[in-house]
Amino acid sequence: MVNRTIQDWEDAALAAIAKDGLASLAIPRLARSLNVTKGSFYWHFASLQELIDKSLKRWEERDQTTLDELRRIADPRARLAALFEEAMEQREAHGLYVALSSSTVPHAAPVIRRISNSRLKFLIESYIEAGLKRTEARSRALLAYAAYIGALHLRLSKKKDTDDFVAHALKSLIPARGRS
Amino acid sequence: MVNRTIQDWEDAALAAIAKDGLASLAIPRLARSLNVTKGSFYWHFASLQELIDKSLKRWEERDQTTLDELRRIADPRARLAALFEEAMEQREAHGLYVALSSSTVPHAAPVIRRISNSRLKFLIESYIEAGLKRTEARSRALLAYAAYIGALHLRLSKKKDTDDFVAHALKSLIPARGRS
DNA sequence: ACCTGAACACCGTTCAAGT
DNA sequence: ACCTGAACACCGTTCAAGT
Repeated sequence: MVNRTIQDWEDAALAAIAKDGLASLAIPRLARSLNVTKGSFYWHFASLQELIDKSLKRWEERDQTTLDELRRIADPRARLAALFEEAMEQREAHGLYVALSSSTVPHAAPVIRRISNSRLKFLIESYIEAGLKRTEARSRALLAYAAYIGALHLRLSKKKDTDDFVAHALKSLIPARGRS
Repeated sequence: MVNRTIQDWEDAALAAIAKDGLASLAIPRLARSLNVTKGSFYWHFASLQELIDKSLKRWEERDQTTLDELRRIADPRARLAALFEEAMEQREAHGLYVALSSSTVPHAAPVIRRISNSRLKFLIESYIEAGLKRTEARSRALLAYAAYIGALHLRLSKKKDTDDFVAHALKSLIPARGRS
């Protein structure tokens, strides 16, 4: 079998974190899943922390890509609706956010903060485009983002609850059609 | 010095989790902070898991007490406002929720679910008392609770953001005075 | 260039032995 | 009844040695 690459280790790490949480991230386990010994790990990375750092970076880039794709939607109301739907539908992909947001791993906090700020900015800009004043847009964005994070953590189990949540969020958090 | 009690170990564990996260919970560290050796731990508990279980139970009881106190507020709108304020003000005490809600520790999920259900029920009942229909009360409670959880995770750092958040949540998530 | 295998410190758990 | 101290398996990290 061909040798393992840095990306192989990162992918295995992100998959393990999203699936079983950060605590499950063990070098011997990762090594076994890649059919090498744990000693091999230290040729690619200086430490477990470095693996985590690089995996976090990769995750951050993926989030940027998602937002950039959503930004292609011209109508701000439709864009907000698409963001809310994405938040509810891609719940598996958001396992990473849930697993890392409360972690005390060094360097996780800044990444979480950057992703939060990036998504908040996305919301504020969309609300302003939709006709809200800056302060009102900011307040509503905070509320909407908190609801978004909270919904991820709630892992709404019943499909009906999820549908209710999205419907209600769309209604009460997306402004009425342009008042301009 | 007198011998350690089960409660001493539980208190030390909850404090450690709230302060540095679940990963920091190590028996030797706890033992040192209590001035005993780690071997002593196993006279009180069968395993680390049992310590966690008992600590979770204790935490759950504390949450019930908080809700019961809030229930003494007769006016549902004032009660909802008090809950939202408590969520924002007691952020330190909620470090436990943040630290545990995304954990994959066995037995943590059921406790989180019971606490969530308990708080959701509290919200739904308050909204119904405030004049909303059952389905509308349920949808709004879901949104409000998601915002509540999300706000905890966001750890809104700036005081102004927190104030904005509470003001806006109160305005958009608490129904207008009784329509009956 | 990439991997193995042995070594060491640390944590979870057990248990015989102390008081 | 409560605690100590040694023991063992497992993980993070290092490093000399292999190919």
